Amino acid sequence: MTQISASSENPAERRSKTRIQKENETRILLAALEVFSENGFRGATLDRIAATAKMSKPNLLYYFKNKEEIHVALLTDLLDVWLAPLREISPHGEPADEIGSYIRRKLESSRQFPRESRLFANEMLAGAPHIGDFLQSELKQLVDEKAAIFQGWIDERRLAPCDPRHLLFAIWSTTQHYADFSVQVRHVLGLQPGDVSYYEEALSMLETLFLSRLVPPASTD
Amino acid sequence: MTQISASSENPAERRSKTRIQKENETRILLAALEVFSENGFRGATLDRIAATAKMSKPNLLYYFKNKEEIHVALLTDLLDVWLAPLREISPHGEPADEIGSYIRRKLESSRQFPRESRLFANEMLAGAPHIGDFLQSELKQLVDEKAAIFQGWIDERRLAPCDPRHLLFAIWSTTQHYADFSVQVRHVLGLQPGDVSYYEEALSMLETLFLSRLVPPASTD
DNA sequence: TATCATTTTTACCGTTTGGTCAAATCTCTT
DNA sequence: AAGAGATTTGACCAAACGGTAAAAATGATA
Repeated sequence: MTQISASSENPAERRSKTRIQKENETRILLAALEVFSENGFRGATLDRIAATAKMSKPNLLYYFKNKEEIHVALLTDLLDVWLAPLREISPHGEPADEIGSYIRRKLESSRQFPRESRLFANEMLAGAPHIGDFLQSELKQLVDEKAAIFQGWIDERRLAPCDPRHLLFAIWSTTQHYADFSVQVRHVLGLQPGDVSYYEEALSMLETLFLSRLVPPASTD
Repeated sequence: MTQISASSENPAERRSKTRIQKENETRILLAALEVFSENGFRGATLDRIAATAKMSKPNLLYYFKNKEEIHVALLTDLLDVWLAPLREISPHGEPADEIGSYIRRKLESSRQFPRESRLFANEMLAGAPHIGDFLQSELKQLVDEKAAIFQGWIDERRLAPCDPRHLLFAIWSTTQHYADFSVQVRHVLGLQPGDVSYYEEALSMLETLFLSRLVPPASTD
């Protein structure tokens, strides 16, 4: 009797994945992340992804039915990573602690997943054609929720009066900058291509900026 | 006797530009800015640029000899715009005034030239293949010069101890964010596609962040 | 080791892309 | 109005592109 297995010829729709399938999908997604994060969706080519994955193009298309499906798979994984640090913000901690550890989580995320960050940035620059819905619904909802926490702190005079959502923008931009513009950071600091030693200085700067005071009060001399 | 004029058949190399030439080059660069800033160099196509400029592709290539030349022309114009606000920082003013007006100039630049900002961001994400030299030489030099001013203020206790170059990174990222990630900003704030009314709130936030104090000192209750 | 499903490759297809060429048209000056 | 130069166009090209079909090779299992 023949083995009871998936009926579809598409490996993605089969019930359980084989060893080879798991390995190859990982290889493809890793290669695609490299290529998409550098050149964006339109600038990336299947030939380059296949070459990076050391695989023939038809073989690549055996695992993902087209270019878009690879991109969607990457973005889906990405969004969880992107939201995770934000979810952890708690209304019960001290403002300085909560904001401080959020900055540390976000900066750590930039250090660990710079290509994911650039993938996201590329999608934004292109006008968010694939994740517009996510931004409007899931992200907006979570931001509103966390902004309400900040607003509570402001009302209690534990945080300076400011627009909480813009405070989040400031944290996002400063932390993601170190991943998205790492070339610029390295060139300006005079570092070698692979060198990411600037992350410690970066954290120090951001803690000064967000948690302490940058410009002292004007003296009354 | 024939008119003494340019010998070359390439309009770009002629001595003086005709009316039509000036008009068309402007139209092309404007269209190219639109397309390159959305999709990056590799993601942009001459067909789309030509269509956006309402011009046939061969006609477009009559004014610029290839895709790269258009891109270079845009980047060259861009770099001046990009550096201008930084050049104005003076060692003679008050730290708060100098930093404050630099932030205002940078934010105004984001509002006025969002596509230029995205063009720059795309180039960074791609690894700065075309302007790596600029970053290493001109930009680095100017940053070193301005960082020395900041360091002077730090030594005089007029600015909190921090790495001046990272302070610049923080200003760049927060201000450019409003151009580069405007889609996200609008989606999160629930604004319409063309609406850029958030720039006033943005300035207010950045002034609080950089010039005032975000988190009050811990109370000693 | 025979069998069947899975995986990989080879050869290909139609379209898009960057770019060329020569002819046709337009514009400006005399 | 005519000539010269500037501009525009249509037809075209080779390479790169996203993707397909079918056969060949490999792997798992009985």
